[in-house]
Amino acid sequence: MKMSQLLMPTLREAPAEAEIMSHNLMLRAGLIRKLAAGVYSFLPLGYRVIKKIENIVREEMDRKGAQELLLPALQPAELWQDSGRWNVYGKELMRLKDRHDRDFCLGPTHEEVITDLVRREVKSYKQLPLNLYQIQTKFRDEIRPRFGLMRGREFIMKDAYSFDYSREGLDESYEKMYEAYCNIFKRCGLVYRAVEADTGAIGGSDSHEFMVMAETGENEIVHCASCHYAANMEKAVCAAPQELDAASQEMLPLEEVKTPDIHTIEELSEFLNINVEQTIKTLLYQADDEVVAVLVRGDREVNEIKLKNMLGCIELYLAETEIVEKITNAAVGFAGPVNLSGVKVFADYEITNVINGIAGANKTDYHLKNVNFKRDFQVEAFCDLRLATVDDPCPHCGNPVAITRGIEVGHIFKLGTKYSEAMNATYLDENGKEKVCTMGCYGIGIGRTAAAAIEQNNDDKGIIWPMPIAPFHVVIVPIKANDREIMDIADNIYQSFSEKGIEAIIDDRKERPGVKFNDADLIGFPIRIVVGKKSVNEGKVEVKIRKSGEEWEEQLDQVIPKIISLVQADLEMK
RNA sequence: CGGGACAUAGCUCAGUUUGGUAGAGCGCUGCGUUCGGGACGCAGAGGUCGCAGGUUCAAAUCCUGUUGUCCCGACCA
Repeated sequence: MKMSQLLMPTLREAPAEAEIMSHNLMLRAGLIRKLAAGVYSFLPLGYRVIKKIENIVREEMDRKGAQELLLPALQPAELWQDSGRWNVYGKELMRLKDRHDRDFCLGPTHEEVITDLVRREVKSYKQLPLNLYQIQTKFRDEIRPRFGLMRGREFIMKDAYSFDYSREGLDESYEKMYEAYCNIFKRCGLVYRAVEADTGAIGGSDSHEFMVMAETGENEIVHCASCHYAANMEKAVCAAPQELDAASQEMLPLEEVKTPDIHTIEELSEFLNINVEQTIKTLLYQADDEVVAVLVRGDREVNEIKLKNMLGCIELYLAETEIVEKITNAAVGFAGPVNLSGVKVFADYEITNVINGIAGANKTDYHLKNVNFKRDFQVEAFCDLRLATVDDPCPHCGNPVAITRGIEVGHIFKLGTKYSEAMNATYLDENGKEKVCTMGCYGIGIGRTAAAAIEQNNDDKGIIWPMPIAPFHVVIVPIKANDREIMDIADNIYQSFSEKGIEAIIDDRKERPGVKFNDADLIGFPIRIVVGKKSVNEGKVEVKIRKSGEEWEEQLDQVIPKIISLVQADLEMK
């Protein structure tokens, strides 16, 4: 490939819209361009990266026995009504009508289509297990697309669906996918971690997210340094604390204190000169049609995912001001569990151990001192309802945990029979008895993986592509594009590479060397070979490794085989 | 959907407060000199100032509406 012919519009300055490094560099290196919010074109270099990732995904999926197919992005509403999701999926679903006013949508995911296919074509246990996947563009009308390819409204995704005849079969399929995903992200040169994840509205027992470690990630991960425990913050378990010996502390009499102009827990603890741990925070939530009260210690945050799962509700949000005022008979900020009527009260485990605590008095400008569970208030249940913190012990081994951020590039689920049951995907077993398929689903964001790779591999000069997903392995830079001798040497190097399957690109543009060097660094080709006067006179070229910055001069006949084996070794990350 | 900001040349931005002939740097075209880490000179091309109304002798600038974009939050297989 000759660079002079490539559409490769690099930018000197960062576009104003790019907020994070991967977005910035993808625009600057000429990999992508924006068409609309969350909708991007892939330019030739960017698309090469996408195809590299796709091919790694294909190889690893195929290796586990999955079969590639391609399903339509345009889907009739009937299928979604069939599964019950037409009304549930909400505004995120891109809906449209055809000329006959029939409802369609653009697929955000393909459980419906694949289940429909399988229920039509699979009749016998002899056809199972089956794992089908595709790499295709998905559409989700995200409320807020952001960060370039990180969260788009149109994006490329690999989605796979497994069909088994038993729970055990699903476990096996799931395990295979788990392994495939590990191989894929490892081969992409990423530092990643598989973490336990919430299954959300989708239900099912097990779910793992594959997180690429990066500070710009949208997810928080709780992980243990001593054992293998790692979980998404949404999922991270907070173990129930040891119950204090209630007799060891004397319960003091309940007391009302005036706390005007106190709005935060910090102000309250300062005003009353007590530890934040002594305070009880009371939050009112609207859970579908019901209002519930949730108690957590003042220094804790409610984990709304846990709450949602515990309540089994579909919608959950903090109750509106008017509702809070009506229930507490007080301004917002003074809710408390004592004499709170008309709502169920759920408390985090830790509330058991708050002796003589401080809570809102359900009276504007007043709090209560010496509030104690049982004596002063009752609860519906104690549960794990709070967000984990770095101070929480690992729920598996009890050792300290750390919290870091990550980018979710893959997610695997054990679906069970949710869709196969709703859509009647059945088969006949050995005894001629009709059984429902057990499903799993497995997704990878291809574009997001590319973005995550950049987040993890860049410096002040630009991208540093891992070899397996680099748009080209080697860039050959002839220092003068109009010098015949130099160009001939560059062409010969190119030839010897392509014979060995090494992808090289020649920067034959009539630019000054500085421009070529800066573009090479910006785009992030792993290896750079400079051909100059020394190459003509002494047969030497200069080699530079982008990642390490290592740089040396060497005779052509020696350096070519060396680079070939270097590239091949880097590609062997299988 | 709530809060905030922005929209002027391909890109980054000035000009808007106080209405009066639309600017800079980079990029682009041509010629020349250069040529190992984003060169220099000369000559050019390129914008109905997001769009639609309104006020005014006169609007990039003031007013109203609208669309798009970005950030924070809520939301999210």
